[in-house]
Amino acid sequence: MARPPKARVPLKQAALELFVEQGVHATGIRDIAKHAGCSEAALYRHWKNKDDLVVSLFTEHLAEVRTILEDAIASATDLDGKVHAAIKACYKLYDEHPRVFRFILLVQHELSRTLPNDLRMPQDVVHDLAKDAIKRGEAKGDAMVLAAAVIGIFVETAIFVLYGRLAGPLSRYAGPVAESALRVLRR
Amino acid sequence: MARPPKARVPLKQAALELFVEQGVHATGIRDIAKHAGCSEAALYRHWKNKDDLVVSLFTEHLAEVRTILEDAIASATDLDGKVHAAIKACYKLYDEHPRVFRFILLVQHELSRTLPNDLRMPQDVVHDLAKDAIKRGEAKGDAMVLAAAVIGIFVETAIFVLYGRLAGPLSRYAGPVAESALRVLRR
Amino acid sequence: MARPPKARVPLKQAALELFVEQGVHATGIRDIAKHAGCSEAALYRHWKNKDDLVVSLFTEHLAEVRTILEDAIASATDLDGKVHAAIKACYKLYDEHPRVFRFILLVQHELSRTLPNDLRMPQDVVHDLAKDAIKRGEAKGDAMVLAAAVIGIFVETAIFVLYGRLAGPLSRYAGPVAESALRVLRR
Amino acid sequence: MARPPKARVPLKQAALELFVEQGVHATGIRDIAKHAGCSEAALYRHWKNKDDLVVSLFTEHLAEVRTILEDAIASATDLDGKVHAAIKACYKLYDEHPRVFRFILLVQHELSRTLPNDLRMPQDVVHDLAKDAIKRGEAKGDAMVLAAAVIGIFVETAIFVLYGRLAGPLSRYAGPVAESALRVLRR
DNA sequence: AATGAATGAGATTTCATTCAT
DNA sequence: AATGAATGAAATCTCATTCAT
Repeated sequence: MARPPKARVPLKQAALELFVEQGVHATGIRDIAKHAGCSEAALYRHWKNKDDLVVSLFTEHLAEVRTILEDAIASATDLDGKVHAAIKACYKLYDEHPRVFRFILLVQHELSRTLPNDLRMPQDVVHDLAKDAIKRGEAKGDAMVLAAAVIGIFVETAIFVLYGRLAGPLSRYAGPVAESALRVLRR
Repeated sequence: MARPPKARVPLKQAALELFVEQGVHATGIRDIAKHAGCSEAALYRHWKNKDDLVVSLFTEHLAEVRTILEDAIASATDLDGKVHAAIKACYKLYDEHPRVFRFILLVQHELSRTLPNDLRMPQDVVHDLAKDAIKRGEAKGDAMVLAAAVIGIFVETAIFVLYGRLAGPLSRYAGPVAESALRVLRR
Repeated sequence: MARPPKARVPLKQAALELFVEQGVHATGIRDIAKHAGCSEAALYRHWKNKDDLVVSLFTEHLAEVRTILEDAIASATDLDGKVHAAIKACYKLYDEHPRVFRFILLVQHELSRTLPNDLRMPQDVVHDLAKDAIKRGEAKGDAMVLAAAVIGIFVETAIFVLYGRLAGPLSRYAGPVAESALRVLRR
Repeated sequence: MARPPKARVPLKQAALELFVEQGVHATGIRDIAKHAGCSEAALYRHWKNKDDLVVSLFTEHLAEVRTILEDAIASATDLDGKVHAAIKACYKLYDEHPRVFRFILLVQHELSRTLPNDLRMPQDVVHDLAKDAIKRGEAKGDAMVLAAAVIGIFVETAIFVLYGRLAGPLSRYAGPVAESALRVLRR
């Protein structure tokens, strides 16, 4: 078997770290390579170019979040359980890997133009959750409007912790945030 | 007397437009100047450098939003009226000047490191609103947590419109969004 | 009679000051004008351009030094008296206007290419002094070689004070420097 | 292994040459790169920026001069021999590499603000020589004042040759200059 | 295979000078 | 008359990427 690529993981970690600390554009290939302890050219062995690295980091972490979300939702049977589980699971991820969340926040708007349209996003998962709840009579209203509200409550609370407006860890707000979300969903 | 400044306003308009269309980093001084119909060097008479322009655009527009918010809140006496007025006023601004909102969205996280700490933000206004409502018995809970939720509902709905998940204009969601916010605030 | 030009003297002072503090190239027209309290365009009313200002500052101050030197030399009759008087007068000027000396030092080599050949320099005055002393039997050797040595002793001592290797004021070294110069001149 | 650096030496040579011919500020990165036969960007792999190149050229060549001086002084036992040897060695360097000397002359005053304080300069070497001579009874006076005089005689003679006031090569003045220096040192 | 030197293209910024008011 | 806004040209520097070793 071929030897495993040695520089891939360090490069990803270094990139995430520096992107979050300095911004994507302010971080050069040189920085990343130095931080990862390898050469600049090594990056091109694993990704086509810098943009490719950024996009792939984004989609990978987004998929991770989406999966966690989907698993949490599948783990409960009623809306109440699903919402609590979903928010708890995501906030746990955030507390364990705060950089991931910050990175997604930082690049989402900039990448929104470039991303493939068929990419399933966390927003889609929440939208489906709302649709399902409405169909089952657990929620009322326009599914997309409700999804926006729920995601907004969820995300902005995380942002408040990120910027120190709320004291961390974020997990401590999982309960109240879920309750707020449910109050919006139910009628 | 010296000739009156002629390039300042066109430069600001061109910058806002291009930043929103292409992203801040993808927009060069050259683009801005060409769009504004003046030389690249003209920019440096009015702002120290590109960053300075970005920050000054951001803070100016943020102050505008904040003022609109404050005025709307002052225009009503009870929580219900304040929330409806505030959201309606901001969504109106959004529909009339969508670029302003998009620009703020685009750069907020990247600028968060650079901004002066004493800058009063819309978040502070909403926080005060929540504190006040709690004191007057119109709302219950932690003011900052509530503020996060309200802002989240408000912002994410706008983002959903921005990206076409929800059909515009945004103003049509002012009522439902206000209702959701109030449901979170009240207990 | 026309009103006297108002900005000329402040501009010269500001230029000298800034050239000495930051270097000629690091000092821009903007700096000079701001320091002088007038507009950038005002400079062009008095000098053709920046280079013209630099050269004219240099030649004016050089002529000043040359005149002081000539007067001092003319004030005494024998070599001993001339040398003592010349060094004393120049070092006094230095202590009173240290910037002038530093400015000459700073730009002399850079201007050496541009200056008119027929410009009478302090070096020429000292050369004439040496020639004269030799003719009168007060000194022996090659006049130009002696002039170089005398000027070197004089200038380097000033530089040592300028950079703090020797404690100022420079005038205190006038006697010893003159004695050293005379020891070289006489045989 | 990576390709070996190919542009470093040509860049240094080109820079020295052009700095001396046109002045440091009149010489652009573009000139240097073109002269060195490489790209402008190559310079930035070896030096942080243009200033860094200038400073590093200066300190390297200054160290070279200082070493030659120290070796020459160490090669003789009495003051007379040391002074003759030192001046002869330096003037030989000058005749063989006139650019080095001219470069040091050109930038010394402009760099004086930037240089590290602990940098041992030729002036320090001569100062030590004077101190030692005084201690051994071969010279009398203040060591620093004497050092200034000796250096002045030495440098100004070189400048006179540089500007054509004295006919070259400089080496021909080594004897007389040493004699003048010794006349100042001894009492 | 892996390095890091070299590069071309372009970015931002600075500057002395001109010019409309 | 005097200003300072505007400019064109050039300067320095950065960057992602390629390539010789």
